[in-house]
Amino acid sequence: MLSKKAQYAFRALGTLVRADLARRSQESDVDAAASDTPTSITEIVKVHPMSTKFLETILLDLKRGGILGSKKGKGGGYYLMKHPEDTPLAQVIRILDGPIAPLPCVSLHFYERCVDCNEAVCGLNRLMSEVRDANLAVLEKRSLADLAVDPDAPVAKR
Amino acid sequence: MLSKKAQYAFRALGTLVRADLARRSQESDVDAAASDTPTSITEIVKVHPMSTKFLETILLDLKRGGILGSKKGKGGGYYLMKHPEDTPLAQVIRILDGPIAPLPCVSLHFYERCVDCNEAVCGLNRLMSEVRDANLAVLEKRSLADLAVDPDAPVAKR
DNA sequence: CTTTTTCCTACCGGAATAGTAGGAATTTCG
DNA sequence: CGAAATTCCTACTATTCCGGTAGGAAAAAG
Repeated sequence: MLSKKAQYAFRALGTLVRADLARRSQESDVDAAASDTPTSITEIVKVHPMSTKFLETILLDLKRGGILGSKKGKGGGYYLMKHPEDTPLAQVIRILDGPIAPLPCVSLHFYERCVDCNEAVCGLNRLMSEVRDANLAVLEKRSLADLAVDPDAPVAKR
Repeated sequence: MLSKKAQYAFRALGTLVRADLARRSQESDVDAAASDTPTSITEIVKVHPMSTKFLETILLDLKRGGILGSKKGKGGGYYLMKHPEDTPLAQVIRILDGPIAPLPCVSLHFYERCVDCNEAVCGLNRLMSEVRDANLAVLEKRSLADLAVDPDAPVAKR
């Protein structure tokens, strides 16, 4: 199960993605940088009611993880560092919840040897590797872009 | 990540499956029931070093979950209630760790409505359903039988 | 009637989760 | 410049969960 942190992160990222797409559709300024129109924590909380302070720590994590950039001071806030399609969901989960694999001994990014078990012949190891791969097939393919289904827009362009 | 409980459960189930297969290969008595040759906690701990008391609670859970049967008293112990192929790994995990789904709102067996979110249009809901399905594709297909790779037998029949 | 086993209830310490508090640093704008 | 708005940082806290322990009751075998 995803932690609250990860859940809130995905909600917040949803609105950041929408802001990103909105900015890109403004053809007026071709050189517009994401950092020109950041979204503040306050704005995000307005859309998704949650503890401001808690969201703060989450966005900081995402920043340290390289997913978000930020701008301080008045008019500041957070913005995506890359195109939404270029940040897979797996990356978000790893930053906030750690390993995706069901066992440390089959984790790609957080590997730890398991005691009392020969991995080469361990049946569980083999099966859980399968589970991990099934997960990653989805979580590495799906990206932030897939989060941004606009809930209030059955019709395009509102 | 699987809890220690689930990990220990799989180890213990591994030896119970081997015991089950060994019994079945004894053609001598066709009507031999699994309850005739149960495996005691003490025996399991001999194979997989762990806290006896802790394993006790785990096996009790598996019994209440319908996976194991037991026999009390001298010569007693635990045994599988069904053929190993008929107990999917998903069932074991649900008993010991609860939901397999990454979010309560996409869980089949432990569903809980999520607040502040319209499931019909929630992007995260849709994506996490995909993850759940990917997991279940493996965990419902794979069974206890797949655990019983004999670690010491590169050659068949020893 | 003793031994061996499962079964039951309760407890317990440490770690992780889900936050909270308070302020420092930076930027914008009047 | 100075005030307001924002991110950034460190530390603290309350509750829950995880992993495990303790002690004995109940049942079965011999």
